[in-house]
Amino acid sequence: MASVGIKDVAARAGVSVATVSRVLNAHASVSPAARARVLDAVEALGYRPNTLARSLRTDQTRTLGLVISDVLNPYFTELARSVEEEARALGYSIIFGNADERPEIQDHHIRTLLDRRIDGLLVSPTDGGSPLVLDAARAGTPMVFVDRWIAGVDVPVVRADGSAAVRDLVAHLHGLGHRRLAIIAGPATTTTGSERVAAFRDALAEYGLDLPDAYVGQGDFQAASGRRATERFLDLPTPPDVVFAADNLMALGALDALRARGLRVPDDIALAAFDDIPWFVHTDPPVTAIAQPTGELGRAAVRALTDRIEGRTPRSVTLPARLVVRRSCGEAAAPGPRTARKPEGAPRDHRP
Amino acid sequence: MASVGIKDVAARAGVSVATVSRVLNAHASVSPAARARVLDAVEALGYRPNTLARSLRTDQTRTLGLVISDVLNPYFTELARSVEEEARALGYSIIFGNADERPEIQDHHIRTLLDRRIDGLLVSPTDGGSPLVLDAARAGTPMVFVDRWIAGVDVPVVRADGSAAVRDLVAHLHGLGHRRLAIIAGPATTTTGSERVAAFRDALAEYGLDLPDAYVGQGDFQAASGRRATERFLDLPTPPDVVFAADNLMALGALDALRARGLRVPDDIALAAFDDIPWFVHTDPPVTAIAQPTGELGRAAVRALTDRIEGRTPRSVTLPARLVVRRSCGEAAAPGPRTARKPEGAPRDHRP
DNA sequence: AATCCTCGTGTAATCGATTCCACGAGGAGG
DNA sequence: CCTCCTCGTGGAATCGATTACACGAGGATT
Repeated sequence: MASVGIKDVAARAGVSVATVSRVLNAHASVSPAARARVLDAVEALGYRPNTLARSLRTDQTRTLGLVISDVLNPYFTELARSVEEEARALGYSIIFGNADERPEIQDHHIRTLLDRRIDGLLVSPTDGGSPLVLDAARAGTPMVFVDRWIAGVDVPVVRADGSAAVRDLVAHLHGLGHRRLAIIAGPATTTTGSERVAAFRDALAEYGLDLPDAYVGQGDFQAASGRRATERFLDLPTPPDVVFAADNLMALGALDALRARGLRVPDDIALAAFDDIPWFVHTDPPVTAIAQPTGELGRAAVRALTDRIEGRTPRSVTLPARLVVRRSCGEAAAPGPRTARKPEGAPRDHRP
Repeated sequence: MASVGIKDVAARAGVSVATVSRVLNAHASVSPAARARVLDAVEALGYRPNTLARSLRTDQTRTLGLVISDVLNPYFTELARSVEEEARALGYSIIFGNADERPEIQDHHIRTLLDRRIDGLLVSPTDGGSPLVLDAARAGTPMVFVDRWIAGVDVPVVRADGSAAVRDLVAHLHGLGHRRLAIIAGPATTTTGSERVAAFRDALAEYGLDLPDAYVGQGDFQAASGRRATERFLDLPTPPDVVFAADNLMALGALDALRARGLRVPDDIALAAFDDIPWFVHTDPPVTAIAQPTGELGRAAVRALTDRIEGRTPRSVTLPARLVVRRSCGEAAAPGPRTARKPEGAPRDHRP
């Protein structure tokens, strides 16, 4: 049970603990003979350094914290995967925290992470300005925001800019003859919650279209809220002819609501979503979505954070999102050969 | 920068570090006056104990490791979520590792976790018998297997038993007139890889049906392999009329392959999957699947592990999976009111 | 009034590493 | 042959907590 420590290695190799530590850390000079004996002892004893002790002494854990808003959301799942991958390549470990879109759980994880003395924190804030996050940032904890961010703190942000893609989407919808466009927004306290609505409204304005309050549903990025918002739209005197969900989970909820009413997409009503995921190829119908360069975002975020940790100057990064047209908004009017649609016969792999 | 330590608290409260530690840990007796002064000091200084130091001394981290096979798989994602939730309720933290179905990455995570001196390990082994896992188990690391397991070690297993549900599935398929049934298996090195094939074969036998080798596709639980296996089936002189994928990702791949060939489900070929996920309600067509009690599994696994850690006797748990019939295998022949199908008009929430 | 508990508290050892400093041996330079 | 470096090495302090042990004060017991 008593796991082997550096002392045991030292004893077996016939050297002091200092020497063992030196060979293990490729430090100063150690004679080839001693080094060999130490290495042998390490091997023979199956010695593994105690990370806790090491970190306590050196004051660095080579560990990064990642707090995401919702693990059940494929977008964040893919983000988490790329973050871990890049971190591992850079010699860091990742500890994840899942906030489940709940600020108090988010704070719980952040506190735990801080208590563990992680070297840096990657956050996609669930709310607009947790005092905990703000304090940590001001206290000097290396931090970078991914996807969502909080204004007013000097923390680099790595995110996708969807405005051009949203404009493309609106153009696409307008071209298909849709005029009454509604959106299911995320919480106004999150940047992605408000920005996507703003981008949508701006794009509509370019086509002389208005975005009435009744056409802005309030969601929370989870499926159930998408369902509720959609039902509300359908109960309106003049329901919209397009519903644009600000994330994939709410789009799923919208699909649920539409199916429950027996409505057909896109014939009765069109649907589009922010965030593209593999499943959207196979839904009935395949859904038109705005795809973020998720893997790139994750990698860039890790690089920014490690830059900050290792004394380099971190840069904020904004990458463009792009529109992926499928069938959920309707076909081009022309009865000829389908043109505007990207062929998806040889679907992309779900693994980069 | 120099974060506040127990010494600073002690100084401010005018007591010794021992007393501070005592109030923080609700230990022995401390006078109300001293306790109050300590608490004030903690508050004023914003003191947070250093987990590293504490764990080093006490030899326990109140942290559990969870190594899952693939984060991109919604099944594991849901499992991870329930595991974390239950662990949090029990006062433990979880550190996740994503093996990406690659044994070497799995081992990397296990090693890292062990180096961190986690109190226990939850593993869903990617391969049949990583020496690392075996050694750790034998060395006394508290461990429990979830979903998949490794034979020959005395480690509790928490999993779902799908055999009854597979039998139900075969009955359903047989009733629909299908006779040529194929399966896309997972790696034979995993228990879920081989067990599901065995259950399928047994169930077929009950109906006097055979499972020829050509109808056993070899997959690796990832989408691309489902696609490849399906293509191979379709190239057979007599292709199967049903494809049963042993997990949801391979089912996705199968759907891809079917769509690429222009085949219609279930008219041209039927499809079923192991693991039910919210998206299966919305695919084209909705897919018939075997649902595991994922949340229950996660919670049971955590309880088994904490039992082991805290000196109680852990129990293995096996929960039944159940068949969820949708449209991907065809409609019941009788033209009367649809009976066998569970109404899904008010779809379940994607959040328990 | 002497003795014995009990209670509250502080001193110091400890966990397992890293690292500063000192020291002895041996080679180079004078 | 003496001095001075350099190199390899060990001793011991340190990181920030927990906790065994000792000790003094005060109340209860006889």
